[in-house]
Amino acid sequence: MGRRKAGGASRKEAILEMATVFFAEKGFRDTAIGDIARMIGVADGTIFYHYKTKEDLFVAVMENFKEQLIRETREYLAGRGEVNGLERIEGLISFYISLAAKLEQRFLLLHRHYPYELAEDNPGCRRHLEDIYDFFTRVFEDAILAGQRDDSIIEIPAHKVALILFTMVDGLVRIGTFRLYQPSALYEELTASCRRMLEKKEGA
Amino acid sequence: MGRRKAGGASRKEAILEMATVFFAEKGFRDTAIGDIARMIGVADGTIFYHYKTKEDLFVAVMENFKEQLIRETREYLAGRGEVNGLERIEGLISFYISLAAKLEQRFLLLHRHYPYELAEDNPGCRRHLEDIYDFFTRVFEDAILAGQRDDSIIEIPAHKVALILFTMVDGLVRIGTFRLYQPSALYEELTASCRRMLEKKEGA
DNA sequence: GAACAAACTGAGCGATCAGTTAATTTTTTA
DNA sequence: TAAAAAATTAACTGATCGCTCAGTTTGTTC
Repeated sequence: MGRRKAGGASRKEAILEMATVFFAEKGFRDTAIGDIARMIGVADGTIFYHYKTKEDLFVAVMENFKEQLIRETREYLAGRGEVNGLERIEGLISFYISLAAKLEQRFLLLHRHYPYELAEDNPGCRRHLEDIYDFFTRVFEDAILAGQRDDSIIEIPAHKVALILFTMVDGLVRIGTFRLYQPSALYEELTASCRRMLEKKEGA
Repeated sequence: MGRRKAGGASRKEAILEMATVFFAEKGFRDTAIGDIARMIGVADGTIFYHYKTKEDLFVAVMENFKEQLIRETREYLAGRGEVNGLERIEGLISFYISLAAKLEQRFLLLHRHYPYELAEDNPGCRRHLEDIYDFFTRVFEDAILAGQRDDSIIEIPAHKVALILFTMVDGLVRIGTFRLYQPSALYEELTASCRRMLEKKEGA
């Protein structure tokens, strides 16, 4: 059986966590397996015992991050009060921005280009990326459809507009990490813009 | 003076062009100076004669790309017909999408994360990135202000909305390169959404 | 306490690559 | 045309890094 450290976390979990930090912060190529190993006081070989290659380790990191994203979003959706579709959209945008702020470092995993390159010939990696995008697009789409049912949102192609909305908010978060401006400073105007884009006026 | 190749381009220009292709296609770290050199039939040392370091070469590539982006956009703006502000916005979105399609490979220079990391401690690189974002934001902003003067666009904070619009269209282009969907397939709905976001209704 | 399997180690191999150097060739200048 | 300057080359250096592997340690099962 595997040895357990004091904290209760297995070596394998510790490796995955530290790899997440390094891959997000420095990227795949600029992360040396030796750096990860030294940081958690483990031999290089230990990492290769648990993960066959550096690439496999990266894919495991992506899978773990995907699961975290979906879990946290599901928790938000579950704890959300009774509101109409348009308000759900506004809540989602606000939630995504705050999630990206909370997990700023880890979001680099999505905003670097490497994962998308790897996805081209690594089915596991592609799968995780598609899962993430499909999940968020569906969450936005569901809110639009609900809004069309409760008459808060106009008749538009729900899937396409969901894609546009998610792209917009994710793009804003991404460019926000470049420190060219604060994404939160645009938040007010962003929700106002989305409302104009979606809102159904009275007496339609 | 340097030897000239048949085409008339100097070695230095050839190096810059080939470096652009490699840095865009494979990224900074995964591009070996030796690859660039071999591709144009030049010794490694020749590259270091013209550009002191690999990083300097990269910054030169960014500068060159910046100039191309601004030049091509200025040409579009100059050749554009007389239209109102809202139509100018729609034209700009269409132009940006087609420019990104035409220069798909080179746009990776903007959509990779490395340049933004380098910008943190390389003033030259930061300068070029800021120039690019400032330029496009201003172009969108000018169109919004024009639209507010000719009553085609409602009263909104022009700079902030310009940032949102540019982020949205650039984000769409970026995610389009992941092959998860075709950005042109969203074009119709994108312009319709922007119109709803900006358009001033009759009789205000 | 013997036998076994899982977890772990770290030295070392082979390959890659940015940058250097010294010698050579080409071009410019006077 | 000869000296000076610029451009180019091939060979080399030193450092990095992914991965392997032969062997060791640890925990479990009879």
